[in-house]
Amino acid sequence: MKFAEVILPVPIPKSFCYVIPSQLDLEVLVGHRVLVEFGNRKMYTGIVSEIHETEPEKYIPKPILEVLEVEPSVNASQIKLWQWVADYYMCSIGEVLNVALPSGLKLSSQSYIQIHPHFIIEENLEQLSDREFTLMSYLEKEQTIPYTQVGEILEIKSPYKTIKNLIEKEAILLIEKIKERYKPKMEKRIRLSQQYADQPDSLDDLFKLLSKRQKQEDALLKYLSLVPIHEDYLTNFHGVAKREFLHVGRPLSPSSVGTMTKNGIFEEFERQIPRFELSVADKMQPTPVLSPAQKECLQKTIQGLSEKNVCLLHGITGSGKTEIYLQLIKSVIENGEQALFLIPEIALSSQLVKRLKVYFGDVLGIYHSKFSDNERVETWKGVQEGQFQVIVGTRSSLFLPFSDLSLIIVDEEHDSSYKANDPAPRYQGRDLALVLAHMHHAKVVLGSATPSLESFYLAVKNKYAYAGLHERFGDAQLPEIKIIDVKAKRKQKKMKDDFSDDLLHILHQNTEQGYQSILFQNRRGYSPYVTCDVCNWVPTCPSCNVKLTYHIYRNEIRCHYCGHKEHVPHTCVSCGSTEMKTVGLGTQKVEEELKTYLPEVRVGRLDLDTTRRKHSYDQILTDFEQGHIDILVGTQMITKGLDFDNVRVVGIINADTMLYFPDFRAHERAFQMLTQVSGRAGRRGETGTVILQTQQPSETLFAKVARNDYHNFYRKEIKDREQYHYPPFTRLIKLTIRSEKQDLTHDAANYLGRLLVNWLGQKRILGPQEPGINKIRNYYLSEILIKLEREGIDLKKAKGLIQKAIYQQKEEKPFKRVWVSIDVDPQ
DNA sequence: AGCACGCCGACT
DNA sequence: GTCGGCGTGCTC
Ligand SMILES: [Zn+2]
Ligand SMILES: [Zn+2]
Repeated sequence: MKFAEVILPVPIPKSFCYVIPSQLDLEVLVGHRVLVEFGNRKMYTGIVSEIHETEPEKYIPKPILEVLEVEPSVNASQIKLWQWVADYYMCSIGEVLNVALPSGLKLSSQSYIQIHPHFIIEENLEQLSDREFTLMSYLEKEQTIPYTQVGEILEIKSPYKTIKNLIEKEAILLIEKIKERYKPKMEKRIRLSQQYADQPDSLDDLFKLLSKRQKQEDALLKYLSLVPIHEDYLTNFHGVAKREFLHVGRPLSPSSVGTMTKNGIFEEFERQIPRFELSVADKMQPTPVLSPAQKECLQKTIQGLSEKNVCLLHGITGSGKTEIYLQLIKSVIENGEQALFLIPEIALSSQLVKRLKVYFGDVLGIYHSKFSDNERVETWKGVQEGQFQVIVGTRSSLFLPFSDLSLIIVDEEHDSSYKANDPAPRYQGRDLALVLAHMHHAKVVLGSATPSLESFYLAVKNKYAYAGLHERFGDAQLPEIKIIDVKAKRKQKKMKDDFSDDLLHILHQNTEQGYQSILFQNRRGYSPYVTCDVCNWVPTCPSCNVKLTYHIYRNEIRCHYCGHKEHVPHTCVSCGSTEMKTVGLGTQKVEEELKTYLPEVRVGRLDLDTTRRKHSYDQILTDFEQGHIDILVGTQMITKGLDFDNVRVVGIINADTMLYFPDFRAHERAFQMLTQVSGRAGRRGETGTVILQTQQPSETLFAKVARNDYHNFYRKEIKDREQYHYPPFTRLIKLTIRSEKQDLTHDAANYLGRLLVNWLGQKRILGPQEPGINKIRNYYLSEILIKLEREGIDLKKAKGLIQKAIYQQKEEKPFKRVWVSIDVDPQ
C-alpha cells in the first residue's frame, strides 16, 4: 500500500497522511493537487508533498478521492521553499500553501442542505416544530441552502441541533458542493462544414442554393473574404472568431448565421484563448541604449554578481536603474533562463507593463494582487509551461512555479510593501528572494536610491557586491531642496493655512511656465479628526482603542481598523458643547486649500481614496502624464510608480509627521520617503526645486535629505542600531498576545514573558508591553519583543523554545482563549 | 480554521 | 424537560 503526505490549507503545523487507492496508484505524483476529505465531510484540495509506504499506526488514513491534474501544479523546489517559509516564519506549511497557491487552484467544498427526496412536508406537518417548518418552507423555495446560512435564516447562533434533528427525521440531506475551479477562457468560432471545405467545387452548388436568401449569401461571402479557403483549404480548420465574423466590418444577422449552422453549412466550435492580449511582434523595440554611467554600473553589477550572489545597486533617484535591469533581464532571456522582476505593490502600473511589453513581448508574464483568480492561474501555468521567461510582479510572485530561475531583481528593495503583514506567513519578500535564488543558484540584484539599512550594512560588510550610480540620467541634476521654517513663517503672517508664501509662489510660477508640480502630504482624507473645541474630546471607536477618522464625502467618522462608522456627532459626549470642529491635515484638505489659493490651477489627487477602483490609479497617472493636471496632491503613493519628465517642483507640506513613529525604523523611513518624494522633481536637463516645510528646520535628518547624503545618514543610523541592539545587529521576533479581556491578555503575556525570560534569558526579552493601540476589534493586545543575536546562537533551537513556550501557555486552563501570533523580522 | 459534540442555564 | 449558547478538542 502506498500513502501520500498531503499539505492542506489549514493552520495546523503538519501534513496529513492519506491512502493512495490502488486504482490511482500510478497516477499520484509529488506536487499533484488532490481532492481529499478532511474532518467530517469537508473537502479540500491539498498538495502531495511526499509518497511513502509507511502505514500510520495510530489512525486509519482516509483515501485520496481524486487527482485533479495530469501534470503537477507544484514542483519539488516550491515545496522546499514552502517548508523553509514555514520554519523560518514560524507558521504551518498549510498557511504557506494558502498564500502561495492562487485561489483558482484551491478548491474546497461547502456544505449545503436540501430536502430529502422521499420527504413530503404536507404529510409530516405534525413532526415539525415551528422552526423546522420555517426551514423546510425555505428549502422548498430555494432547493439548496448553504449550511452557514441556516443560522441567519432561523435567526439563531447554532443551527447544528435543528439540522441534526431534521437529518434524523429523514427530512433533509447534507450535501457537499465543490466550488468552481479555474475556467479557461473560450472563444466561439465558426467554420465551413467539412463537406464544403474539402471540395471547393461544392461551393458553387451552395451559392446556387443560397441565391434566393440574400442574408445567408452575404454571410458566406463575408466568410470567404475573411478565411481564404480557395487559396489554402487548411485555413478553414481555424475558421474565424464568431464575434469578429458577426460584428467586424459589415454586420451580419446572427439569426441567419444561426440558420446556416443548423442547416449544416457552418459549424460552431470552441477554442481556448489566453486572457492576456498578445503583443504584436512589430511593435517590439530593442532595449534602450545606456549612458556611459549606466554602462559602467551595469559592468560593476555583472562583475559583482560573478563574485557574490547578491549585488546592491545603489542608484540615486532618476539615475535610470530600470534600463540596467532591462539589460540584465535581456541576457537571461537570451540564455533561455527565467528572470523575476519584483516591484512594490503600487508601482505595478499599466504604464510600466506596457513599457516592458515593448521590450520583452510575449515572454513577459505579470502577477499582481489586483488580477482575477483566472488571470493568476494563467500566469502560473505560463511560468510552469515555460511560456513566460520574465515575470514582473509583487512579492507573491516569489511563489510561482519557476524551474530555471537565474536572476531576481528586487526594485526599491527598501519598500515596506515587501513585508507581508496579517495573515501568516508574515514573510519579507526581499529576504525570501534571496532564499529562492539560493535554491535555484540564481543571482539577486537589490536596487534602491535609499537602500534599507540591512542591505547597505551587508554591502559594507562585503557580503553583497555593490554597484553605485551617482549621477542622473541625461543632463538632469538633483533638485535643490529648500527647508521652510513654518513656525517663523506663521509669526511673520506668511502662512495661508498650510501653505507658506514661498510654496504658493513657486507653485504658481511653475504652473505659469507650463511645468507640473507634486504636493506630498502623508495622510489621506480631509481633516483626520473631529474634536470638541471646548474640552478637546475626540470620538474613539467602540471596538478599538483608536480615534475615529473623519471622511468628508459621507460626513461620517470611521475606524480604519475594524470598519466601524458613525455620523459626526453634533454635541460633545464629554462636556455637551456643540462646538465640534475638524483638525489635522489630509490630502483632501490640501487639495481644497490649493484650489482656494490658486483657483486657476488644475489639481489632481492620488491616494487610497481616489484609487480604489481597478483602473483609477492608471487613469490618474495617465492624466498627469498627458498634462491634464498641473499639480498632483498625494500620499506616499506618489513616491512610487512612474517618472514624470515635466515635474519641476515638489512641495512637502509637513515633513515632521514621519519622525514621530514609536519605532526604531522611523528615521530610516522618513529619510527614504523624503528622498524618494524629492526625487520626483526635475528630470531631463532641468534642475527641480523641493520646498520642505517643517516646524524643526534644524533637524539634521532634513539636512541630510537636502544634501542627498545617504552615507552620513547611514553612519549615524547604524551606530544607533548597534548601540540599542536593533537589526541588522540582532534578529527580532515579535509576539502579539490577544484576548477579549484586558486582564487575561495581561496575565497571559506575563506568563509567556516569564517562560521566555527563563528559557532565553532576561536580556533577550523586551516586554510584555501594551502597544500604542492596545485594543483592536474588541481584542486587547500585548506585545513581547525577542531580540536574538545574529551570530553564535542556534536560531532553530531558540525558535523551538519560543514555540514551546506558546504551546505551554495555551495548555494552561485560564489561557485557552488567548491567541498568540508570531512575527519574525517585524517591520 | 471549521466543525462536532457535550455541558449548563433560561424558559416553556 | 428542551433548546440554544458557548467552551473544548480534533482533524490524516
Ligand atoms: Zn467637549
Ligand atoms: Zn474599530
